[in-house]
Amino acid sequence: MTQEPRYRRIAEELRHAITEHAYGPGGKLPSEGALAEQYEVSRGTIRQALMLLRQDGLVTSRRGTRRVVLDDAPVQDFAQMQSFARWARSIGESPEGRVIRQGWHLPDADEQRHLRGEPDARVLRVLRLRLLSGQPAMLERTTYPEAVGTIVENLATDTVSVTEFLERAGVFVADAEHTIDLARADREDAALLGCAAGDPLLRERRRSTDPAGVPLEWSEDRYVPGSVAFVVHNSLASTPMTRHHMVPQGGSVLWSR
Amino acid sequence: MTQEPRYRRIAEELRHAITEHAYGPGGKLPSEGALAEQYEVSRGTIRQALMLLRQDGLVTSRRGTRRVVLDDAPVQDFAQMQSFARWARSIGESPEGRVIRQGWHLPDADEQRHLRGEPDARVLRVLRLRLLSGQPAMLERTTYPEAVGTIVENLATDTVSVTEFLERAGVFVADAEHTIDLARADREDAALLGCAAGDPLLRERRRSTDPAGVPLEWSEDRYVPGSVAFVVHNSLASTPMTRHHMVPQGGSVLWSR
DNA sequence: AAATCGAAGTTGTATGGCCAACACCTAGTT
DNA sequence: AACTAGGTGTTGGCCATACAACTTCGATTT
Repeated sequence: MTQEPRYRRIAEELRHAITEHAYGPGGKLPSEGALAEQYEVSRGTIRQALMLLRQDGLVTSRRGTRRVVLDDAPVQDFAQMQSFARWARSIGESPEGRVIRQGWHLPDADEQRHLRGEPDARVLRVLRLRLLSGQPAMLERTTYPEAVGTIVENLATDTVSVTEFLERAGVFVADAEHTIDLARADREDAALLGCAAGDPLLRERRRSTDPAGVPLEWSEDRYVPGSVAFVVHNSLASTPMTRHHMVPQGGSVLWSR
Repeated sequence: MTQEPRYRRIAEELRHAITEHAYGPGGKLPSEGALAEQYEVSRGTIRQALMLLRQDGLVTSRRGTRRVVLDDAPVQDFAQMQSFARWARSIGESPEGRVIRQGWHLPDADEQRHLRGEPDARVLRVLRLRLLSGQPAMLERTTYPEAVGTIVENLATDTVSVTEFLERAGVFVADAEHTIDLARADREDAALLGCAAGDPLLRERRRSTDPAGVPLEWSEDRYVPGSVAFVVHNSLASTPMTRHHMVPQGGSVLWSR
């Protein structure tokens, strides 16, 4: 009943120790060999654990020197990035959301390309409004391929987390590509988000696939500016992505957690 | 004189084979064992190579099945993401840029926090305008700590790539954190970018550190909307980030490369 | 005082092996 | 026809070892 592999649990312990400032910041981690002895595992397992921390931007790694603890990095795992609800809860918000409209359609060219569907396969389009602290924060236009749509369509309209529901149904997101740019609010955006038509919005387009590479959703999200920023951390080895909450305060901008 | 480790060179070969559609998309890669035989290395080395491809979103990996080739992913390495000039060249543009203003200052609170500097250490502030196809595309306000600033300050004002120069000087970026959100053009932005004051711009704030975790730069870049979008690919394993060029065309938007 | 050399410590690369977990197909059973 | 059980192929997790490449620091030499 161990479930989680050893190297992940070790990474978790080390991450905790680091965020509790047991070493740094700027401090040096024990050597791989020392950690291996301490945890009674081989050096390879320790290296796997440290690889995870390096990917999260928590520690450096250079040949010849011990690893150095970096300044507190925004640590959020993939699951949190993938799910708006999960992310919101992690920053202490109680997310809300409701379906504005949904229905089956024939896919347009965009949807066919991103969902790799046959032209005659139906897709489910869902328009969902997301709130933070009761305020409209994001509008989500998602298209699901038929297989996923049949699961999603019967959800209650105020379901907070579609992702978590899909996971319980055995649908797991393994891979996603996000494109971030700027868009202008159309009349519908304006009405639902409480801004004016033509106002600039932060747009995130997302395509998610399952572990086998099969497309699971194609979505265009529009965020009210000032409510959210995207944070990407990349090292030579790799890069987790996070969504950050902004708290306007007296003209300047602070970051929560 | 081999220089590059074996697993990297194998990854490079496999990447080539994949983008040449030797297997997919949707096709299955040979098994780790088969590849190990083919390249005459151990399975572990093959696994390291495949790890790189997985991180770039080129292939999946699931216990029990062979790896599957995903649809063409935007492949750009960290070096390209880090350098505007390098990125621009990779999409076939000839980047230009020039320094508008630069000078030594005492760091403000923000700069002290991000550059971890002592309050009395000087910092070099540089305002640089970047062009794509001769058009203003981005305005870059960068602050360098003293050590880096002394190298940068003597550059010709029309140097295309500061990053590449720094690399030749032995300064390497190993780690960066990007925050992407929306900003409004102030009067200076408007004058230099050729837009109106108050116009929305895509903002990227970036903090880069060297392999030891020492801050190398703190920058705020403002992009003219429609010229650039940010692409982040994340899998359960990790996430490279890329910058994408947008080509407006007849009201809709297409993607180059 | 400055430069050179060398030893110790540390991470990176690579090998080889073993078993567990999982996907997939087949043959057999119900 | 549907379901079950098992076998095979494949990737994930973990171990033990060896050497290479690099950093750091102290001692020696210049």
